[in-house]
Amino acid sequence: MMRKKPSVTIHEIARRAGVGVGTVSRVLNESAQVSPATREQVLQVIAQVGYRPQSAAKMLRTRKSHAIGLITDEIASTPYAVDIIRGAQDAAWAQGKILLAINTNKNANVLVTAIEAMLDRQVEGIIYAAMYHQAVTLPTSIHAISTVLLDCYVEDRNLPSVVPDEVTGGRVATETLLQKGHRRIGFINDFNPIPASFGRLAGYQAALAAYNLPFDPDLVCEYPSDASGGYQGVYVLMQRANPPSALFCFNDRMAMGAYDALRELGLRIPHDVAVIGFDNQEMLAAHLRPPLTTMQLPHYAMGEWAVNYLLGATDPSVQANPPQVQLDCPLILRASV
Amino acid sequence: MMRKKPSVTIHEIARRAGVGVGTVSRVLNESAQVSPATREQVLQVIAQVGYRPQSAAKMLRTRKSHAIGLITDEIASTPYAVDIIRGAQDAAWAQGKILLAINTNKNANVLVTAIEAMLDRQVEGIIYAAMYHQAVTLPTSIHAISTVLLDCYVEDRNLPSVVPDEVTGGRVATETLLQKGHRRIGFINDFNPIPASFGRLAGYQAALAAYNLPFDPDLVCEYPSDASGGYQGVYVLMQRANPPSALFCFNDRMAMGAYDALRELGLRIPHDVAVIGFDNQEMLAAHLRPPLTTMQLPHYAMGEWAVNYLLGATDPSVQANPPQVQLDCPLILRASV
DNA sequence: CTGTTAGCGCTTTCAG
DNA sequence: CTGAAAGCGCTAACAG
Repeated sequence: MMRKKPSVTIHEIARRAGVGVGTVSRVLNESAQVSPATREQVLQVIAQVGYRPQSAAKMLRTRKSHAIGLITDEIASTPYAVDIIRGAQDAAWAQGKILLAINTNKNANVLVTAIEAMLDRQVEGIIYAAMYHQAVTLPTSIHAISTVLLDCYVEDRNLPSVVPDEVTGGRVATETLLQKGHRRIGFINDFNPIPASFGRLAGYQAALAAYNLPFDPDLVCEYPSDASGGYQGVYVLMQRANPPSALFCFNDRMAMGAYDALRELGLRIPHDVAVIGFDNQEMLAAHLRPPLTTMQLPHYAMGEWAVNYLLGATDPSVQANPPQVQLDCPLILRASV
Repeated sequence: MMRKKPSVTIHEIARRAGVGVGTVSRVLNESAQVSPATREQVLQVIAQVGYRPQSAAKMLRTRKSHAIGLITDEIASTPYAVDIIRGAQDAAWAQGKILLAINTNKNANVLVTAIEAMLDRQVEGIIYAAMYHQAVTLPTSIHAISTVLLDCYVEDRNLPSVVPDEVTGGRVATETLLQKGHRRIGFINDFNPIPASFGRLAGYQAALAAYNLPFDPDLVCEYPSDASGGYQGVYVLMQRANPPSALFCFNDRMAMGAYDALRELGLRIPHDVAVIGFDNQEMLAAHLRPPLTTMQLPHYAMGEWAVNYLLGATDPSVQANPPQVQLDCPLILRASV
């Protein structure tokens, strides 16, 4: 049917065009050092033969792979990964780079091998992306190349990192409720001790403080961060002596469970109780009834930031103090508040 | 802080080990042609120096990239992409291959360039993945390399393809309801004329036929495949003269909307009306109340199949008639039926 | 402007 | 078993 192309080389092109290989290389690389005439001539032959440069050879010579590695700790069932990949992909493509992707499935050995594979392939940098904001520890081999941590960080902060600004996110979420006039705001938090739960709680408290409202521990509870957790949270919080008129849920899944409980309790959203989530899982948030107001996690932006940083940060002075960037979580206003 | 490693070559390690470069290469490639003594000797030096082979050079020599390209038409907000990537990734990794990922964002020019980029990089094959089952048309340059179409196909079927078995999926979904004793089963279909809507409807009808039940057009309706579509569908179907006792929804999002409408109508699931979805969007299906029974789309399996096919199908005779594979959609039993 | 030449780092005969 | 040598396809001086 179709034969494997005999792999035309630059020499063949040169021969056919009656020029030297150097010239061909020059037109290939858009070097201005070529007369329009020969240039056209060569281009002609190239098109005719359907020549394609072989990146391996070029790479060997120039030592530039034009590739950047993306290592994910796990591609969870959450849709977060796609946004990270999209962001990284778009930014990479815009700069003529290609993405090498490896998923470690949280296996430490795979991680080590993955780093080696990328080193061997001379990637121009590695992005190590976690599926939720957390501290990580990486093999030392990672230091052989410029790396940026996405949605994670190392305890000693000696690697550049980009994560969501959980505190501000929590504050904005709470303030959104405050601005609607709510003064008793419940917070159904994740019970896991992670940056997201700490940060959002801190933001919640900061918002209260900004409004000169006391922090009432009776208004916050902690559960597993899924629908059932949100469901339980509502029953607990709404049964307090002085129940909240608004609910800040740690994430959209919990908000989904909260919706169910609220409905069972005969409470309407947002009329009786306003609710705001976190994460903006489109699939969920936009389709709940009523559509859920929530905070968007900046996955796309983090992916973008990571490759741009990698491609720009060649300045060794920067490495002395790796940036620890926090990106904003935009408020997505819908009908639940 | 950390210097760029001077890039040790095979020559350097040959010198240090007091052997020829050929020997080093041989131990690197596990060639049996080396005496255990020298072998050990060389390995020692390699470990000591922290030598890493340079894949570009090896690639240039051997013409094997050990890479396979994954082109996605768009990484939608659906979580499907992650499963495809995971499946492909796991299969590739198992065979020592690495994934090159490019997302075209549905841009035809990007697609052409993407294919070229992968060709230049000598990938061993390309997977072109769509985000939902559909017919596609690809640039002819794709024929320069072995390709497999994932969740899509070309009209003339001259490229291998792997897609979900929509018909069987629709049939199993319907039979699941039939087996529960339901005899009037509503089908809320997607109003888009796509393989999924045609196939699932065909499956629905086949199941009815197998039970000797007449096909009643009054029992099927078509809407946009989101929550609001499912919501509308319920109102329409349940108001018919002889309403259904079970609902087969085109997808989980529609089922989610159906839940809301059913609840408004005071109908309990599955007691009053059973409902089954399609897609198994974990995030949704598992967390609805009650958890939704649904059919799983085989994204992971398709990703796996695609790379395994690519890595195995070098036989030119196969290319004469490219396989058009359909993978099963497993039934995910939960509490809604 | 353009041809020639010397490798990039690695594998693979080809002789020992 | 193991050196030596010849490139893989391309770029980057270096002379014209």
